[in-house]
Amino acid sequence: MGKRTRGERAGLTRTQVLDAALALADRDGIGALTMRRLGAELDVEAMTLYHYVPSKDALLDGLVERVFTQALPSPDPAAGPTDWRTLLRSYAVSLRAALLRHPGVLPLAASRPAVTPATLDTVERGLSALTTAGFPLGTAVHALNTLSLLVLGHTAAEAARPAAPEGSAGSPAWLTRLDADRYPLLTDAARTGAGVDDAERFAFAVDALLNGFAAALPGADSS
Amino acid sequence: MGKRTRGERAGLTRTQVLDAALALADRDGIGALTMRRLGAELDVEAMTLYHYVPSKDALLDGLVERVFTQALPSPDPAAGPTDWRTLLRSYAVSLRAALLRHPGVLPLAASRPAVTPATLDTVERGLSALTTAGFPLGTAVHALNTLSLLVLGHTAAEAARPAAPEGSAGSPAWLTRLDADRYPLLTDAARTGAGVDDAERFAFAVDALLNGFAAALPGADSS
DNA sequence: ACGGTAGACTTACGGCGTAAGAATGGCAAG
DNA sequence: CTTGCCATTCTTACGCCGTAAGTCTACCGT
Repeated sequence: MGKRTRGERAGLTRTQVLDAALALADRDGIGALTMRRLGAELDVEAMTLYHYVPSKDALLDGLVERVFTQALPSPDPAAGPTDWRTLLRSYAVSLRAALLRHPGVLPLAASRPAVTPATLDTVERGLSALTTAGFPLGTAVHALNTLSLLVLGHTAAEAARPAAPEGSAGSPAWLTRLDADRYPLLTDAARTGAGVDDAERFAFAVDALLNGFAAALPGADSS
Repeated sequence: MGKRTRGERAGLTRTQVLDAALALADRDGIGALTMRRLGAELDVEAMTLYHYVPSKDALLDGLVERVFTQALPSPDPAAGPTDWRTLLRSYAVSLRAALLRHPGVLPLAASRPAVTPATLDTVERGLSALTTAGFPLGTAVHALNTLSLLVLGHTAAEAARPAAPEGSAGSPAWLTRLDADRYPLLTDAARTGAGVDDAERFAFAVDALLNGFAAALPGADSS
């Protein structure tokens, strides 16, 4: 629809291109994100997109930047000095939510630095909370880094699982037919359905890590 | 070298194909792993590979399976019941080492279930150590999962960083020119070089997680 | 001796990212 | 109004990709 006649201008912007790319990737998968298809989505030839984006790789970089940015929207300046556990947990939760909202960009985020200026505010805030609580600065950096990577890894695994309909082994099926004598605990876990809920697993993982951070505090207290 | 004359047989095997693919990906990057190039590497036409592998995607699956398999070689049957912390730490360390040895397959591993029969032994052994130590089975499953995902995320970030020679921001440079007033802690961390060593960061992350697991033990003891 | 068959080869198709250059149309200067 | 500039868009084309489909060849059990 809306095919423009020859000579009419589209008047795109880099933002519109990125938005359309993100929508396309979310709708049809990252594999369907093609310069030609994206151009069609915007009623424009593929080559036109190169006026807003130097290459497809840069476009993908823009996508992960976009997702990270909207994952960490505002530090909520009205709030006072928050407890570091609360802060880090909410950071993890909202980052996971944003990544799951755009599962297509997740594999991209795993292979890119993804340190955009927009995320610096959040990092600084996290460092502030941690150092205020008594963590040495180096430890605080480590902690934030570790938490981010755990969130990334966990979310990637979540997003990858449902997309395996006919691969080498069906996700719900491969657990049921394994040797009960050789793998008693595994079969038991499979039978009782231990650890299948993603959100619960995520909460466990984050809490475990935060507890580990608390143990690294010079003072033994964990408040 | 070794170009076969017409009609001569190559006598390949699936294993040889996977080995060559892994070597090619390690040497020239995952982007250079092409059916044609892989065929050339084996003195064979591209289509011939399809007799050993149903599709390129299956070939990639085979690659991650291969890496995981050689990452967890033998449970060392002579060893007695190992301390769970020691066991999990050595699991994390060897998994990281194997993944770093083949950085090309890492982005693939992040988007694939990667639960191959070869890894089941390791998982079962980990569950055994954890439940013996007093962890409920569900918690043990969670813990192993979390640890694996942390290793994956951490290693992916490690492998991705040096491969950013000209992206949106140079890795060593972007830290030096940020606003010192707006981001005091960040600049301080950058100046003192806090948390730059990958191995140290990894050790911190794993130890923190293990400490967190210990805190989840029903008994308060952490041995 | 010979037919079956598994493995290897050939050809071809549609799609990809993008290099190179030609067209179009709005706009400022004369 | 005319003229020329220039950002934006379109067209064409190249080399590469994964792989469907069909053909050929050499070996092996009989």
